[in-house]
Amino acid sequence: MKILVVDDEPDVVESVRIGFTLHWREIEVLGATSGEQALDAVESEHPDIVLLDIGLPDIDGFEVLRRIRDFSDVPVVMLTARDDSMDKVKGLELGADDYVTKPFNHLELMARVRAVLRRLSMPTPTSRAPSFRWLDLEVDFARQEARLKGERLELTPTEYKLLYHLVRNQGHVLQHGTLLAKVWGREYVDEVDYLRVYIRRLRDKLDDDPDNPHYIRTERGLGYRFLAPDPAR
Amino acid sequence: MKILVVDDEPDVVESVRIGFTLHWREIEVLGATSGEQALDAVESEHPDIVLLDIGLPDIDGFEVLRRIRDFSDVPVVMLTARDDSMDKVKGLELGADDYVTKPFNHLELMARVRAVLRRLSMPTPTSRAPSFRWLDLEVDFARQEARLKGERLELTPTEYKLLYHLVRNQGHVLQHGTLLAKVWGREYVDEVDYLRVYIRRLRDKLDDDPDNPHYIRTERGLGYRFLAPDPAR
DNA sequence: CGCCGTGTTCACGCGCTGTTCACGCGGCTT
DNA sequence: AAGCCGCGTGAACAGCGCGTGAACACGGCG
Repeated sequence: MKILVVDDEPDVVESVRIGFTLHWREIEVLGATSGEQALDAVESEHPDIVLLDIGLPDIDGFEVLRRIRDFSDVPVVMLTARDDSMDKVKGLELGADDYVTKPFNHLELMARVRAVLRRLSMPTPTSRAPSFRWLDLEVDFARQEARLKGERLELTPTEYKLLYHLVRNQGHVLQHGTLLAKVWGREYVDEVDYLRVYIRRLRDKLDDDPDNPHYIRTERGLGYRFLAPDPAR
Repeated sequence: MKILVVDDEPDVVESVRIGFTLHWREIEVLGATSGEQALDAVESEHPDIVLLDIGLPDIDGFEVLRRIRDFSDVPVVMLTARDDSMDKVKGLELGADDYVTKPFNHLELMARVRAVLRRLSMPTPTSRAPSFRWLDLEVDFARQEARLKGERLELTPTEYKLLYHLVRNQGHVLQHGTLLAKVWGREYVDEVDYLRVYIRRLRDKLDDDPDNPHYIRTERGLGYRFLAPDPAR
């Protein structure tokens, strides 16, 4: 288990580290004291969960969360000084998983962390295998595979990742930079070549015609969009 | 995090710079001592927030704010020597986000800045933007597309941007310069040709007759106005 | 050691889109 | 009434975004 604690006060990081290591064996506690550090750490260390303070020196905690969500689905628990319910709403809408007000005691914090991890690790055997269907395409998130007319598609890991993010944001434009960050990492934001090549390979395998697309539409000058049922009706 | 401080007194800029860099790591403080400099800096540097003095050598601070609002939604905190509530009203009506009277101490200033940033960090990224409907037209802000009678309109990015700003200000006249600044940037304020061409293309796609418009009305000598249901009746 | 799958890089060409310009009409000014 | 200005209209041009095809590097595996 690997936890990333983000707080501009090194003392907070230390105290969390001590608290966790005392009560939870086989845990690794990473620390970051700025937004940039946090983003780098999330990308390079792949922590299992992030505890994220809102008041950071460089980038606002909400912004950090938003940028994390550009390339990672790691669970995030927001930490904040005040019990501001507006903040809670903001955080949760941005994709936070829980919210803890400072000062907190470690037992409560650990309980929340465990709760979040438990909630997310639920294999969801009966509840919902969130596979996605649209026309002839079916994406099985649990198995990490896609089928076209029931036929399994042989996708490379990168191709699947690209399809996955497109599908998860169906109906919305994904801008070039966003897509590149999600699939290849934050430092690939300008490598538009990759997108051209991989979008093409995906369309080939999906049997999708760029001029009359059923799945992936090009948004010239912007990015790509996975088509969705018309919300107007 | 990038802050632009605008004040004709370089000392004020310096003192703010020192105050912020001491208490807030990973922050970049830009300075401007005139209104023109400020406008250029906002457009070229894209600061996260602007601290704007009212008394400037060339252009009045309120005027600077107005011009900034012609092409940018960057949060602005007004600085002023006097505690004049009229000024406050004026500033806020022009789109300022907060108001600090000089002399200020840095802790208060930083608190205000943080508050503004926190308050604004929510609305943009994931907020559920309501789609706009009027007659046969529907503009879906979240999906970045427009539909006419349920049929998707094929708009270029520029066309969409133009329509977007017109719709967002429905019922109000958008002057030529304002529209040009919002869509193309501040240095295009005099390129009225662009407007003529793009308004025409938009009207074509909207199936709108200039002589009997249902959507975009020409305000001769002024600009354009997106029609809105008359609230008077 | 050689083959194959995958990621990475590049060049080419078409069509879209932004940009520019000329013309004519209609209303307003003088 | 004449002329001017603002606007609509049509069209032409050029640059760029994107699709396309292909070649190469690299690592894993037989």
